[in-house]
Amino acid sequence: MSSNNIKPTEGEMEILQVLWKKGHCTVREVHEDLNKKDSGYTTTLKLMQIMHEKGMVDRDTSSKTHVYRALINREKTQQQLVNKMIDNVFNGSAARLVMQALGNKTASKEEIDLIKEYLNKLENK
Amino acid sequence: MSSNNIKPTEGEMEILQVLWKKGHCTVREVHEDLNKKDSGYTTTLKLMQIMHEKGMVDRDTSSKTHVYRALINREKTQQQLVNKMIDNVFNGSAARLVMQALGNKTASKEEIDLIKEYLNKLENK
DNA sequence: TTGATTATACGAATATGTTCGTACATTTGA
DNA sequence: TCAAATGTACGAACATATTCGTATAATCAA
Repeated sequence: MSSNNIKPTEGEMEILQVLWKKGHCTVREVHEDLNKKDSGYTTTLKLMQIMHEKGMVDRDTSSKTHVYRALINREKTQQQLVNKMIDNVFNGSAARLVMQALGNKTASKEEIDLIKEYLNKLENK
Repeated sequence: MSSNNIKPTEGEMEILQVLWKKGHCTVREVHEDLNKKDSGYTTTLKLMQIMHEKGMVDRDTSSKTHVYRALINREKTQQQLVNKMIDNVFNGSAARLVMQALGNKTASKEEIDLIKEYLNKLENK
């Protein structure tokens, strides 16, 4: 229950994506990976500082340029957000969420096959 | 593009759930269905008034007690929120979201069967 | 009829998230 | 060396969501 009852905001999620992908990052690296033309460097910096206060990320301050890494777990965080959405948007039905996600243009043929495979594995337990 | 580029907040979603379920509701009905002990009647009222301003709901004010109904479409709204989550939380992969949702305790055997059926229907197109 | 109940309207307080300006320190390169 | 570039810290402005208090009107019941 300790480290992981955190609900990242939208901005925080974007940063976490980068950290999860790259492992270790400076603020500048994150900012450039996001390349948002609509917000400045200090905005990203501030967000990451806040994330540090919240315990979402750790940072190495031994050199001038600090190096950040995610402290919260990717899968746990995703699970938490999915659960919240199932509850809040789909009245508790995971199946409904899944179908909505699949009925969606972003679900390609390959993805659907992946899911079938996964379902079979689930059933063999 | 007109009526449906709206992102309901968490509180608004809770109210929409009730409206979608029941069709027509007074503020009191919604408030009691939610039965949140942590917030008062006027809070629900205010939220619904704001939703009206935003065009999410319509209301019949012909009698003293107004009767509300959802104006935005359930599936479209769900789709929008799911798409957003796929993007924001799962790096664009619907399959990942689906698996995360299924690996979850709330996905029962029956739900999984439902999904398989749905997948088969999807493939026969 | 008239006091209690129930409703809406609305302003304001509070909380949270996002954005930026600016001060100041460190590093770099001409 | 010393000016430019790059970095952090931090306060403040701004936006949005949530919550409640209170005024006021309508309805109900004894």
